[in-house]
Amino acid sequence: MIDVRCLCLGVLSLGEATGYEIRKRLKAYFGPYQGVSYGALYPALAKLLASGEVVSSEAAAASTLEKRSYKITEKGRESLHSSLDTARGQEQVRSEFMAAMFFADQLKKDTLDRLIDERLAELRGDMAQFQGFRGSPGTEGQRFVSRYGQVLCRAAIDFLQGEGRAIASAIERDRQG
Amino acid sequence: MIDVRCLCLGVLSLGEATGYEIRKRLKAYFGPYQGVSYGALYPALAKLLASGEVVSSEAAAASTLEKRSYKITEKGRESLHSSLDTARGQEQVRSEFMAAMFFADQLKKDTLDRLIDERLAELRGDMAQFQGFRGSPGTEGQRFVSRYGQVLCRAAIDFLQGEGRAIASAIERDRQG
DNA sequence: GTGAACATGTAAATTGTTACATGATTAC
DNA sequence: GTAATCATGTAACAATTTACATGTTCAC
Repeated sequence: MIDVRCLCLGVLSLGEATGYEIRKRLKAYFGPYQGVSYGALYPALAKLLASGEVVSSEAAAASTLEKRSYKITEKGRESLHSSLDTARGQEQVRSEFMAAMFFADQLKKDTLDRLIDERLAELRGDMAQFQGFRGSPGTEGQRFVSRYGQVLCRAAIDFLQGEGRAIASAIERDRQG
Repeated sequence: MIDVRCLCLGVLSLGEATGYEIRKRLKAYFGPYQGVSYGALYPALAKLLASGEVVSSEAAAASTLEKRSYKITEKGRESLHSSLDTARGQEQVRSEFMAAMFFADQLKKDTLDRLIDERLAELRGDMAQFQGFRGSPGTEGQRFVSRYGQVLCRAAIDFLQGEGRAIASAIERDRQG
């Protein structure tokens, strides 16, 4: 299973980073496909530290609010690989967009248009993000995710601009006719 | 915001149903894009009943374990429409697949192949589900979701079968070379 | 000097899943 | 009669988000 701890280990396997940087990198790597809030991130890092899967620059003492850089340990690397090996090819989607569009016939025209515009705006943003780290050297795995993300965004954008918009128009016509 | 309560109201806006049926219909309509467990569903229905947004066949008394059919009220319909009007064009994805593939270079060959196979199997299942209710009469909104789902599945399947598989092979070659 | 971005962390509240407990109905 | 599917619900548990509290560093 890939959980927050595993994601942290994954990011750290590519180089040391602070908690703040881990979050930023996750965003850059996965765009909308994996997000963590600080409320999930820091407790996860604390556990990893306690179990010896990572070490921190300001290890002992040096209480709170001190910038601390985390580094993965050999134990952490083993733990990461064992998590990765048990990972499943799953994807959980919770689409507010789809849920709302399903009831498109009960939607106001403004809302219908706004929903499609919002989705398109987000998709274009995601697209840019995935293209962004395509250039950097990176691993084949990174390239895979970047391309996969772009392909999915592209498909969604094309659909919404073409057929999707047409269906929205059809609903309009039905309502008036 | 589209939450469990709103989804229930949405399903009930198309006809009355039991809790069990609501869950099944959500699955049929949205495939993997919206799921609810009974532990979330029944408490939500209880709240809707208490607030008068739905009524149940065995309204009063008739304690537990009695089959009860839920029907949306006028108040429920208003509530649904106001929820739909404030819906955002968002999509939250939590992709274990992408997270694992990102670290593909650190993956065993078996795992890499398995991940892609699993993802393909799921996508084909989703595809079949979306195609399934395409035939039924349904609303334009239903048609939209069905088509959108199919387009996204198709894009993902094509990518994984072609370029995706190729990248996986490239990783193999790199490791040996 | 001031606003933006960097940086860490906690606690309450929300939310949902999983497992459990129970029983009816239908098809073989 | 028995297995599968239909059917309702609760309670413990897990996970995460949101809001809060605090402070630093850097560019303009």
